[in-house]
Amino acid sequence: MSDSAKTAPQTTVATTPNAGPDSGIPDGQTPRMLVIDGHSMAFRAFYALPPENFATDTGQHTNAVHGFTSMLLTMIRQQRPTHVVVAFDLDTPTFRSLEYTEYKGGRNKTPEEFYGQIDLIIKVMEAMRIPTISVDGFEADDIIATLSTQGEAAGWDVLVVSGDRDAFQLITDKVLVLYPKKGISDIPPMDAEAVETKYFVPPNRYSDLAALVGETADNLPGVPGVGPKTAAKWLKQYGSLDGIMENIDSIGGKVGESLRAHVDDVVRNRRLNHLLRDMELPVAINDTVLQAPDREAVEELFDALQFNTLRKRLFDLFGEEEAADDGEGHEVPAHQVVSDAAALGAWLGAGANGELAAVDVLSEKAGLAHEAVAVALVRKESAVVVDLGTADAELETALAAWLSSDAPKVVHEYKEALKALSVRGLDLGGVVDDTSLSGYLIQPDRRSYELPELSQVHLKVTFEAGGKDSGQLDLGLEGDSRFADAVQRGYVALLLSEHFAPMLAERGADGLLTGLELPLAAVLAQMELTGIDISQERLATLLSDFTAAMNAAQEAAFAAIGHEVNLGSPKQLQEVLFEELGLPKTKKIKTGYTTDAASLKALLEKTGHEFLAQLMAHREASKLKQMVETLKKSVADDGRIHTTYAQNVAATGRLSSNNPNLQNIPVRTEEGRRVRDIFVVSEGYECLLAADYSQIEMRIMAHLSGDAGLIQAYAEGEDLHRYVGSHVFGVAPEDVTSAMRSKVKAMSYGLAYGLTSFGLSKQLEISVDEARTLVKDYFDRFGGVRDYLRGVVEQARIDGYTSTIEGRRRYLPDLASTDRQLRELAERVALNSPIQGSAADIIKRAMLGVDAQLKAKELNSRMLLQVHDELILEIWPGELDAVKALVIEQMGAAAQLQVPLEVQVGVGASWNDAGH
DNA sequence: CTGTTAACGTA
DNA sequence: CGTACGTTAACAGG
Repeated sequence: MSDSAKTAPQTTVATTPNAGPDSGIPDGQTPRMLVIDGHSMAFRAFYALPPENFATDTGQHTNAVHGFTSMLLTMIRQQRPTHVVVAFDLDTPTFRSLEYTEYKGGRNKTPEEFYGQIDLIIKVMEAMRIPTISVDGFEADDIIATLSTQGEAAGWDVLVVSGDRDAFQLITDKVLVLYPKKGISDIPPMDAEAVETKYFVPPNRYSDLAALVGETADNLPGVPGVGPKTAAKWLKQYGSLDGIMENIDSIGGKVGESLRAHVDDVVRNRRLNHLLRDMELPVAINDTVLQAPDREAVEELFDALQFNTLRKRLFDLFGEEEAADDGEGHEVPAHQVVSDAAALGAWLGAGANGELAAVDVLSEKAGLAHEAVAVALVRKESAVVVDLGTADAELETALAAWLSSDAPKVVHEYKEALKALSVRGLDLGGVVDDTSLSGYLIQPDRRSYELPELSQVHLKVTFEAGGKDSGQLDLGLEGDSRFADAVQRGYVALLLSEHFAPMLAERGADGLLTGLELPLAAVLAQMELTGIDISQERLATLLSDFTAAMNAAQEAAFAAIGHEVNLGSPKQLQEVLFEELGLPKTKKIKTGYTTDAASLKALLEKTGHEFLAQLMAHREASKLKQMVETLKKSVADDGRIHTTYAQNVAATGRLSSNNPNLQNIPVRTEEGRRVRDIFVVSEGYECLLAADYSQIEMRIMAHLSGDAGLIQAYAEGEDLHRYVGSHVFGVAPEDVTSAMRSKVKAMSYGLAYGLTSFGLSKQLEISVDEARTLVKDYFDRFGGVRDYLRGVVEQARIDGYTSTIEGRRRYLPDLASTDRQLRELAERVALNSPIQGSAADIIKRAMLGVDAQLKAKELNSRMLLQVHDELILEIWPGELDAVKALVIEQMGAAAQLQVPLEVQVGVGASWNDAGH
């Protein structure tokens, strides 16, 4: 990572009158001026980089700015100009467009993502102290021509950067054109020779040639039938366009006639493509001397644009080290590998009382889990490493005591550290920050919270990841560098933690961190280590059953069409269904027509084709078989499955589960539920207990909206959907039909996801008008819900974020997007996030309560799984009643809402049996 | 070998 | 044109 060392100052000798002390022009060198066509290069950059990959949190696209800046830095590095200037067109009419209204007409509309990027480029130029010029009524090309003429007259070298071929007329011995071929990296210089090779005329005749041939980019038609070769032949014969005009009647052949017929166009073209070389410019060439950038302005602007690699490149180019975070030096402390308890004690004693230390745990794969092999303890100024492989008992005891103590610690990925230490019998206490969690709370929709990334984004400091668990072969030699990496990670975590503390406080998220997420990490670590028992026999049976069903369906499907086909390939299926069998087309997707389950079902109902029935049976069986196979592969040596929960993946605050995902085990169909039968109670335990919240999202909706009707329904313990149905349809509760109930149910849940009338009509297979009426009737009766939903989006637009009941935020910059699709998605997200996120808060709180009560009551029962609104526990013999009671109590008390939180509990020998 | 798409499982 | 996830096979590109 970068440190505080500053490089030696560069030699700075001014050779031009206006060159300031910052200019880096070596004495006696010919000045070299880079003249850039701003718009042309911005467009090149825009089309070379995908806009979706370059945007700030506020939704401003920056791909053109990024590409332009990158290209500029590359050219400064390669060409080493002493002077740089950028010319821009204005939106106002020019003398050309006034004379010929079709000038540059027919061009595509400027893409929306391009808006604002020219202004940003100009700001970047200001920060870099590079002058920009634009003149009302004139084009950048004229400015460029004037500048290059002035530069040449002063005896300078000039490099014109433009994607416009008109610039070729400027080429001389002293003036070269850098013409980008494609993208922003391939920009070969064009000299006179290159122009002659390509167009068969010298640069000073290029405009003549272009007038004859025409220029599609400028919407200037040329002489039909005349290309560069013919034009060049004539120019060679008659010397110039004027020469051609004088002899126009003696030019024979069809092209000669064509020329005479279009002579007006040619004259006009020549007048328009002639560049002005004698404009009055607001900037003299001597004012364009390249200076060191305005450091502060660059920092501020690049922060806003989130240009971190460019910032580094820029400062590297100008021979300056990047400013450290806060001006302080960032220096990873040297470390000492302690070999005895006394040395560790000395280091621990040297720390100020209550001083924060980082802990980084090095681990290696041991069986299925990771086991700690070394621990780095890092403070700002010093660090030690304890190698658990060589530590004696006394040292390990001393380390264990400190690790489990209340001494404040910061960790990156606390849960992983806990697990690795736990495997070795060590505990970790006093953790006040996990930077992977605090980073998440600050910005919950990042893709990753890896240390190098957080460092780059928040500290603007780059460091290479050492590969925490990369040391597959521990040859001893690697020890030192792995230790150094651990110390570095600890140091970065320490800096990040300091950086995050005020940000968390400002967001009111510090309580969420220390009161919820950190303690939850410890609970999750234990759940992951415990895992859930698997019945190998049932698993084997299921696998063979599903395999048989899959094969049978496949055979039958082949028989139905008379040949084989890969049923798993949507592409091949499309061919069979829509071409071979000529079935009606389904919904369009990118690659043709969908073959998803809903469409197949509709097709089957319409046509009754046997192939469809078998295909659907095959889909179901193969999906289940594949899932069972995955589960089988993830059974550990202890006969159990240990999922991993991700605490910082779902932007709403939910957990996610992977390796394997135990949050998507089937439950809706009879066959699918058989998969739940393989998850069984462990030997020595009495049963599994499944406890889930009843309609938690609707209850949260009732609470947040304060809608009197909904609250009353829940208070009276009514069937919510029946109650709502009776009011929406104006019938007595007992007269609500099941069709009415399911309509209302779909709508109630849909509202929490930002459902539109269109979507509702689709789902209920009714017309949009009917759906709209349904929504209206719903809102007429439950106005609180409508007001709440409306208010959520409005408030989020004002604040820039939504909040859950525990104050967990989600930032939604796209609410301000001009892209309707993006904006409306953000609106739906704004509707859903407080509800889904609050439900996540509640069950997390409940998990802490259940865990605490199990410990307080010294029970042996344990929590195994969480599935968003459901907890699975394993019950120790004799503890069922006690655990059932405490689970209901803790889950019910996890939040104080305006409606009761109802919990349903089931027990059984398998997960399926415990379900209800 | 990598990334993307379609499909589908859960809440 | 209803949110949040993870996993898989097939496929396309390098």
